Amino acid sequence: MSEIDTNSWRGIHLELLRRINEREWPPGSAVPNEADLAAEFGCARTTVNRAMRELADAGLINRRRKAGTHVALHPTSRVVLDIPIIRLEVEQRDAQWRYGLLSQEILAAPARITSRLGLERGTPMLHISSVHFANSHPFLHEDRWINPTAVPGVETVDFATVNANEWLIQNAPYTSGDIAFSAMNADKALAELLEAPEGAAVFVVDRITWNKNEPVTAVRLSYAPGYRMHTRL
Amino acid sequence: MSEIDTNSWRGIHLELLRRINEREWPPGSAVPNEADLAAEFGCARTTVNRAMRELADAGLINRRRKAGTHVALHPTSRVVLDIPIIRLEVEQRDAQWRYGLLSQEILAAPARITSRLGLERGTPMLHISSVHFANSHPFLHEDRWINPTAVPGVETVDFATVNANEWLIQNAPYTSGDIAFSAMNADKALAELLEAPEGAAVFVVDRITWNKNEPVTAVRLSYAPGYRMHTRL
DNA sequence: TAGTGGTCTAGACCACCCT
DNA sequence: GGGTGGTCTAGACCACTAC
Repeated sequence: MSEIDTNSWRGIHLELLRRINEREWPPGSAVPNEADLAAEFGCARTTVNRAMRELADAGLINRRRKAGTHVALHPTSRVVLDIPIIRLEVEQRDAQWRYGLLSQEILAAPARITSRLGLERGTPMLHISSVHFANSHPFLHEDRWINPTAVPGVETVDFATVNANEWLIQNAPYTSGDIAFSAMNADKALAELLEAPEGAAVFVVDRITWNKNEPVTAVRLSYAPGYRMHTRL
Repeated sequence: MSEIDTNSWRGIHLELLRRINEREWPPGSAVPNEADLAAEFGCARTTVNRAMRELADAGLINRRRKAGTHVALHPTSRVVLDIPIIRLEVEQRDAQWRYGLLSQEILAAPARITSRLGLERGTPMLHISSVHFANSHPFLHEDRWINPTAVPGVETVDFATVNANEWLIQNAPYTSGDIAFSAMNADKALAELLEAPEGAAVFVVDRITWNKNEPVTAVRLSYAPGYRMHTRL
């Protein structure tokens, strides 16, 4: 009915979205095949395919050859989080970023790190502890372990002048990774670093990256209380 | 050199990824244009376009007409989170799911809700408080406000037998939304509900959805301590 | 203004997999 | 076996925007 519908890829995408949202095609029901839709819209099948692929990527429909396309029964919402460099994250909040190195040394890595990375227990690794500030207030604590084998030359970097977060992104590519978000009570040491009361709820990001099955780095970011990670659906 | 490289869309995607990862094309550098790459790979420009679009979606390259394609300077890692129905989330952990309704009543919504939804202060809304259990242990507390105007018939639903999380997904479509993750200390009431000590760090998801600019629901999910939200990079 | 990516087409072949 | 989605092609026009 609506004449606003151009026969562009985006137009078709919106129209299909509408039919799903308004239960014209209820959850679980079959969607016409690409050829039929192309005929209905008077466009090439490729165009319909593009629109449908977008819906499939968003988890709204399921597609299988021969079985056809069906509206998802439980449309799990798919959220995309952009995790920028910490400096940019601070600056995006219109705050001034500052960085302070607490320690940088080669240590035998504790078991909780080596086991998750699949390294020998006690493997020597570069440990870096630092704090990022926003307008002179602690923003987060960065606790990082780097596998020197995977990042040649890292031992010679002075992480007092360059922050590890940024240096690694520029110099240590990764092919896969693993990320987890959780909440923790700040222990005494962390509370002091974040200038927060002991026991305060802290938003924690744990992240591990590999480069072709070789572990690169494991990092824990502990955000100062009040931090919110936000995005659109 | 590697002969594994078919001239499929995926093959090209991998090859471009390799050139970026191995700094053959360093951060900030210009990438050849689609026509040239198509000539190099001996394929249609469309195929190159598909591969490049994938890289752009992942945030690894930036593309602008006329300016061309460049390797991203600060490859912000893009994380995709699938947020399923709570029942499924519990069952995926091989736990038995159970649900308990605490209260369901029409109330004048507090300002912190109405202001975020863009509703008049004191608008009557349906408030639902409930707990989801995993193996008889509290899994999360669901604190939800529903705009009855946007969801006709919601007043007549008995949310003791159907849980709001699932019912809404099936019956209240949304076109856009807003989601935030944070950490909070459990107050006394929440701590009791979650069978956790007062002050325990709790992982919190705040979520608001709209249907064509009409607010549908605002919900806060407070997970029992120890919860981790996990995904791959 | 001209180079570049964005998109559409009509046709084709194929992989997958339900029946 | 056959229907369906996945993908590739060669060509075309256009929108955007750096220059």
